[in-house]
Amino acid sequence: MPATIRDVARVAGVGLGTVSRVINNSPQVSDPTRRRVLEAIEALDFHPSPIARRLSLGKTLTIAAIAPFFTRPATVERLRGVELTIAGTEYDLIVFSVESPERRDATLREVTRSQRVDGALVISLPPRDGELETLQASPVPVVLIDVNNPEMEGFSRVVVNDFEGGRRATQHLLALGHRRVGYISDPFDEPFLYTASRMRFQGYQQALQEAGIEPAEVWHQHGEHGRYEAERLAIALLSLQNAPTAIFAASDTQAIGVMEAARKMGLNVPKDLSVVGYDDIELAEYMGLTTVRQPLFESGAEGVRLLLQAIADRSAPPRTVRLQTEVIPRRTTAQPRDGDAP
Amino acid sequence: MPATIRDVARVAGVGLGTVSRVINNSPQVSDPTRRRVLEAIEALDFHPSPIARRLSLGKTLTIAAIAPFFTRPATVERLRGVELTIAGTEYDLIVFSVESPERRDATLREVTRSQRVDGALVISLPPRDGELETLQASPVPVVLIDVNNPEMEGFSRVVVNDFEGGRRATQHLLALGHRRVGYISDPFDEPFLYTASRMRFQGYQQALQEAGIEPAEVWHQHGEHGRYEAERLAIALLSLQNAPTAIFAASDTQAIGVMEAARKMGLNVPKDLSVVGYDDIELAEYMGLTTVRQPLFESGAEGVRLLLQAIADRSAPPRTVRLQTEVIPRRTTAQPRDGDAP
DNA sequence: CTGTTAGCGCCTTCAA
DNA sequence: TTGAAGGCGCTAACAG
Repeated sequence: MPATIRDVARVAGVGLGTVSRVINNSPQVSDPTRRRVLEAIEALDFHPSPIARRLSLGKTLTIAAIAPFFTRPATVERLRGVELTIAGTEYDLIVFSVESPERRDATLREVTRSQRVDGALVISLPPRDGELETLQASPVPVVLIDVNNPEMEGFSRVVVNDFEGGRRATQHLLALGHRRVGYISDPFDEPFLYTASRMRFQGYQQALQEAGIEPAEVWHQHGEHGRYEAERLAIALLSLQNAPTAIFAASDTQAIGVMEAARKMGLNVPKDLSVVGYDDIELAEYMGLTTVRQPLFESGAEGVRLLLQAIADRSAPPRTVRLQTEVIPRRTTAQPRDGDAP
Repeated sequence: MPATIRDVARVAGVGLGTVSRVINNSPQVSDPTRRRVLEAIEALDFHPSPIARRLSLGKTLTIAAIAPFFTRPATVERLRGVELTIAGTEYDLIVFSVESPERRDATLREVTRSQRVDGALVISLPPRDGELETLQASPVPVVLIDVNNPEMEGFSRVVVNDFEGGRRATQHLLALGHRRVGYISDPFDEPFLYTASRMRFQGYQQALQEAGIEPAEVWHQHGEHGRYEAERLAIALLSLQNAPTAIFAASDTQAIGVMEAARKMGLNVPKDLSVVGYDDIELAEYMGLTTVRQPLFESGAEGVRLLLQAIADRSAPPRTVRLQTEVIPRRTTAQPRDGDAP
């Protein structure tokens, strides 16, 4: 049986309130008394029960992270930022990996109930119909990481400047001399979806227009997220007459599909085709993929900070932290083989 | 303020003991009473406080997973198995990502203290000096996943049959006609380290000997785990006169280093060099890497089951679950270019 | 400064 | 079958 605060009090010959004060570093304990208590604690190898503490404090000292753990490698890096940041606090982190819509709803509802956790981090999960209400009604603070939908203003969020990211990626290609640049992404016409693809697209358009190029509609291909679908889309794109000499993919995973398409079509990357991804997942470095890096680890860390603040001050207005992107040039981008003069 | 059991009792017009019985599905409640209580619960949107429940029960209803989250991609897949299996139970999962030796020790000690969690899963962390004692003295049950050291017998564990895995990988190469097969791994001469590499090596040796081949000492190169070190080792190996025509690497990460070495040396894989990895991380599929798959997800799931059993019955003897491996042939292995006749 | 007391919300006897 | 009471270990308010 582990020692309790009462045992310590008895051994130290003090009341148990005093022991509590010592544990919580209350200044109002005399030095000699404190020493006696400390000795007793040491002697008994006493550690306060976190659960009793929580019940008494009326706090769970726990925060939840809800994320699609494994569908996107980037999420893991975000979680790492979350975990390491939380490790320095008195909070525990409990994680929920949501992979199915049912679990997603259930988890969200359970977590946003009070008594369960003191706050929740929702990572890379664009809200679906009805969830917005769940979140807004949540008695526990929620911070969104990598959820960039306009509907989500009003929540504290950590987002990346996707418009700027798309613009920078495209500018990188333009600077190399490309004039026909394709864009492959998830679809973005549904109201409640991941809007990153759309923002990146707008940045892409903007960059082209700034360079005096009117983006052709066929240059934009979209389909379900994933390597194979992206491969299919790239083949379509590259089969056009006057096909793009460069493709910007809305994620590294999709960029990999693009490269696979090039391989199958006998196109050399980067000589025949330049490819830029987005995310800078670990795989990207190995493959030498030029990509747009977003501060993944930092996004998790920042999310924790926002959440802790929100917990400390419930009435504080929501804040948005917007992180910047950076193009990482590697081996998949180069000048186009043929000049592309008008 | 969320409703408490007392509110429910008042609304239902019963004593609060009865409400508790209903919550816990005690059979000794009459149907009409149960119905009234259920209605009150519904009306008040009552959810029992997990914390109060834990304090009263004297259980934390929480289990900890300690793992080097991100240094090995395989770990993430194991965690996924852990998370999904736990999700079906009343337990919470709290995770600790240990990346430094200090945190490692601190976490282990904290977690193995009672009051903190009901059980702990230690994943892919070979014990270091002194930790064995910490673990053995642990009042909370501990299950080891992917910790195959002989010193760890006595603990419940989920391990993979690494000897057999090494043997199968090598047999695959032998069946293709290779006679000179190299092996690249972490070092395995320290007493307290990850023994998987050694077991795989023994399987490798066994397979060669069964084929009437005496493995040359120089065929085995070892160094710190990682892609770049493996690349260095592979270059050394391939620079030998009478260099191996195939290399078996103790992990996919290292196999990638080997392939990078081949690329730099102008060797075609698999025509000039066959490569086999180990783990079947996601990257392996993309790269077409022939590898030895171990049931990662399943190892996590199985670990949870073992732990839950151990929690339910503290006096049960430790059990070892040994999972099997499987060679996944892909595009990095083929017949050697030149016959290798004696 | 320090001891005592009253909860925190729930579970579990013990009686009735 | 049900109500009431005691206790889980700790914190905080109140006396002294």
